[in-house]
Amino acid sequence: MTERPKIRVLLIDNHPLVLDGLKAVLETFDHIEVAGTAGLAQAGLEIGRQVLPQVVLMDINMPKLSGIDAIELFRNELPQARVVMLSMHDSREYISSSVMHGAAGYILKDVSTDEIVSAIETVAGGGTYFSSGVFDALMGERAEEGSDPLTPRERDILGLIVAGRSNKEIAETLGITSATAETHRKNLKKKLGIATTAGLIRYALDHGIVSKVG
Amino acid sequence: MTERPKIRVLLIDNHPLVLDGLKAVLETFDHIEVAGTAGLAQAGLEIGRQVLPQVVLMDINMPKLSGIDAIELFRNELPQARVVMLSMHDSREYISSSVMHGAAGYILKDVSTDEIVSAIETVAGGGTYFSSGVFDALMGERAEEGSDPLTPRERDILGLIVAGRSNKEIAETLGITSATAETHRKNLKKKLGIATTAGLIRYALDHGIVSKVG
DNA sequence: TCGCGTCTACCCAGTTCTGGGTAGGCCTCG
DNA sequence: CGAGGCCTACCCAGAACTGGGTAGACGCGA
Repeated sequence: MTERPKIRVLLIDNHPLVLDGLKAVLETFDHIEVAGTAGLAQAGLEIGRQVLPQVVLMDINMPKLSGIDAIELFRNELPQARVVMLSMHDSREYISSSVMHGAAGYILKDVSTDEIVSAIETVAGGGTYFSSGVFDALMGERAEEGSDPLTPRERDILGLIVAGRSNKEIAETLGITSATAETHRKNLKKKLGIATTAGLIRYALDHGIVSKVG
Repeated sequence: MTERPKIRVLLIDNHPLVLDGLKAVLETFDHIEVAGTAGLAQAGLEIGRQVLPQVVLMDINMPKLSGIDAIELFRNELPQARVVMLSMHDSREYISSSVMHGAAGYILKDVSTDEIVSAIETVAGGGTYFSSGVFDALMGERAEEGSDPLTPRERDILGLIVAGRSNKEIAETLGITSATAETHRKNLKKKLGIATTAGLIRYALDHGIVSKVG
């Protein structure tokens, strides 16, 4: 790799600790320049217009304007900038949302500094970067298309979850113990990469698992 | 009211305690005859075919086949029978579901015996009976049509609930405390007569509160 | 027959939600 | 100015969910 200008990076995260830490770490690398930092997506956009970063490292969870929504704004206003999402969560939902909104990368906050640097280098070079667990989630999603991977019993449980039943009610309805209902619920979440009940419900509605309560 | 045959009532409830208690109480009334009892909706249908009840008093929460789903079966197979739902819950969802499926009444399990007897008499006479809180819920629903009654802030919270955020995450996102997020969530449920997160999500999707996460 | 998937069931500790409250500050409308 | 709605925030105790496990029973297919 020939000597060339530093990679200009804009950091956006509403946790000052993360922001400062990241900045300090990244600045130990000669080929990376932290061109600006912001605590909110809107502020990040403002600063971005001034500093014209090549890479935007943005937290996915932020007050007012979520990182995911902000991706599109960045792509509209700063088309040369490539956006990498930073997230605590490896939920498939966040990941695929990010990708569909145009993120060039998605890395988990618990990865090593080296990996973050790699991500910055890669996306600055026009590539995309996804940390390992993230890649798995995307692969899983692709495999999922066409047929959903749920067992019949899991579909039963999912249907009842959508109907708003608690584990206990599900257990009663199906004639099993609530412990088993819990296990099924856990397996559903694990299998689908969805952490929340809300996500399960949307998954079910999207995939026609449930006919809709009438 | 002239002397006439007893009102034939079929009781369906998967809690033997409720079933027996109800039976014992109802049989102290001369003009009511408990023609049969069942612990499951299917069994209730079987027995119903034999005893031809005028009134079916059915629990709304039952294993295998929910009371709500069973209403239609009764209306198809035993059109002369009028179905009254018995429920622990005054949730608007249950109530309107019941009504839409053709229930002739909806009473809460915590009402007095007299009220249950009144309900039986009323529906046997061709009327409909809804216990007080239930009626409120239906009225509320009617008023709700056309415009939803949520404040802007409540819509914010609802949107985030649909996105699967916890109270804590909602609080972070909106820059409020989780206690406040909880309050909003509680108010939403109370206002909409929806007890579960699942119900809130379906409400939001139905009413276009949220654009859908993409 | 062995392995694998499925369904069932339980353990634990920690976190979150639930469903009752109360209450102060702000703004708007009459 | 007073009432009422809205947003905020907190109290509490009990219920429910979460996310790690492990494990037995059953059936199906290699």
